[in-house]
Amino acid sequence: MTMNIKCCECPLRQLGAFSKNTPEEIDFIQHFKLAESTHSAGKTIIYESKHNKELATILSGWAFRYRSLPNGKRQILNFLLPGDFIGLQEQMAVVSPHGVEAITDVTLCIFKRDELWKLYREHPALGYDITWIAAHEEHLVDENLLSVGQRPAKERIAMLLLNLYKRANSLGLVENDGLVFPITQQHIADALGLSLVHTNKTLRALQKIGLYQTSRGRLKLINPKALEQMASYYEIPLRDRPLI
Amino acid sequence: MTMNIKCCECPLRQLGAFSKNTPEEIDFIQHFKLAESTHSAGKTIIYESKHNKELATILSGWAFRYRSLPNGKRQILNFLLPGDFIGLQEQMAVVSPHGVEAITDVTLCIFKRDELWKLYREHPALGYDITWIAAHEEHLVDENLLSVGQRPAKERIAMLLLNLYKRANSLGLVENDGLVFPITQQHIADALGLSLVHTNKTLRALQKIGLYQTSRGRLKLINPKALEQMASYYEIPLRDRPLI
DNA sequence: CGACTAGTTGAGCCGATTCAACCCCAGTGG
DNA sequence: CCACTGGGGTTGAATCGGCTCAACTAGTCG
Repeated sequence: MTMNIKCCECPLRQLGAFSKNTPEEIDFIQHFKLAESTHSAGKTIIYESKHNKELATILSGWAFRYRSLPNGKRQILNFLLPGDFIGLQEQMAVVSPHGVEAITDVTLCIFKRDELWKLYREHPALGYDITWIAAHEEHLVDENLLSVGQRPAKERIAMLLLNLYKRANSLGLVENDGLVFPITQQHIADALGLSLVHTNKTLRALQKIGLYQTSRGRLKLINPKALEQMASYYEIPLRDRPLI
Repeated sequence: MTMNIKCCECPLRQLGAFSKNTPEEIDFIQHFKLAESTHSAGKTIIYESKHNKELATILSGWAFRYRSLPNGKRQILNFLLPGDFIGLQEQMAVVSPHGVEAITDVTLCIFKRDELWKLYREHPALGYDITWIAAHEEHLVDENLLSVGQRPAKERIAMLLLNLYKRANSLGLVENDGLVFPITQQHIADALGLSLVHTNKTLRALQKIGLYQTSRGRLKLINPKALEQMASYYEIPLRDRPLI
């Protein structure tokens, strides 16, 4: 449990992807921050149905939220990237309604959960931001539900690749040769409600017609336009994205 | 546009399903309320991709949120019952990311959207409540995504019937002989990512083994335990539910 | 050098889809 | 008053997308 990064020097804030806060707000967030913690790849960060009231923002790394069934099947609800907030649903339930697992090594900014109420009281604008964050995460789940419920496998996968690519891009994670892509085929299968085998075959088919390529754990979209067309991609314009 | 019901006499607040507010908060909500509006069954309340910043709570009636694809397929994201709030996602996007359609005749309490910010500033506890509401709606979508992604048709339908039944029950809509059930098989199909024909056959199969029955638009669960077992139903205990 | 993880590919099967009738009932209008 | 119409529900038949089973490869790590 260390505290290496000051909020006013937060690398995510430099990015331009997030809305600006006043110095007072940054001060408060700094005070709100309890510590940093790291979780290594593959480890569970929050357990399903366990008492857990952790509040945190992902500072670096990839993770996902999931729910699982007694028979072992698991649904990935959405992927979590830097800047994503963890712990809102935990606030409104007695136990955590979902699990969170690290894909890569993950660094979290942990907040003082007892002071969430103070945040709403003293900085209503930040309270508003937290609502924004909750509504935005719901939007991501909505999008995925639309895919899983109504799109065939090819389109689901095209959609997922596009969404992850665009999110990573807005965080400056995309370079010329694509981005570091730590998602396994099993993750994709679990997120899209497909079997691993079918996910593999569909991915290969998309690769074969030259829509994307992977090498050494990097993903590059060769023909994003074709992917967008395949998935009937439609980007919903959002307002300024807050960061807590 | 009338204003028949005072917030302090709101029939939903009498129910015991919602947390109590202070008199000052009720006063504010009363002031926050602009009017009531009614939408008749089958009409669109909010159009997809249209500019719309309406804030409202459902006072009576059933509705649903949905997204649709260019090919005409439609995914119902979640059903909306009295007490559910409409308009949070609209706040964080430029256009509405989803549509809302009335199933029965619906009465809404419309709020002054320009005063949402005032709500956060003057009544941070209500701001906190709105976050709760957003997180809770996300929870509903999570649950449905788990079903659509991982459960076979029979279990999906069992789950949906249980969830709607329990929600209606907490709102006092269930009587001895069941509840008024305005959902068509097409709604169920669209919510669960199933075809209409398969939904019908699965529904009939569940009815045949005596899990539920319908007559004159009323639904009665004959054997809720068996439904729960079939769906691996697990109720996540929630904290006090707010009402704006 | 096993042992384990991630990915790949073929074969056969099954749950869910599409197509196509058909029924019932509540409006509606001549 | 009754024929017509349209929405919701029901059912069988044929098809197919995606599933399971199974076997195999390549890379990595203690």
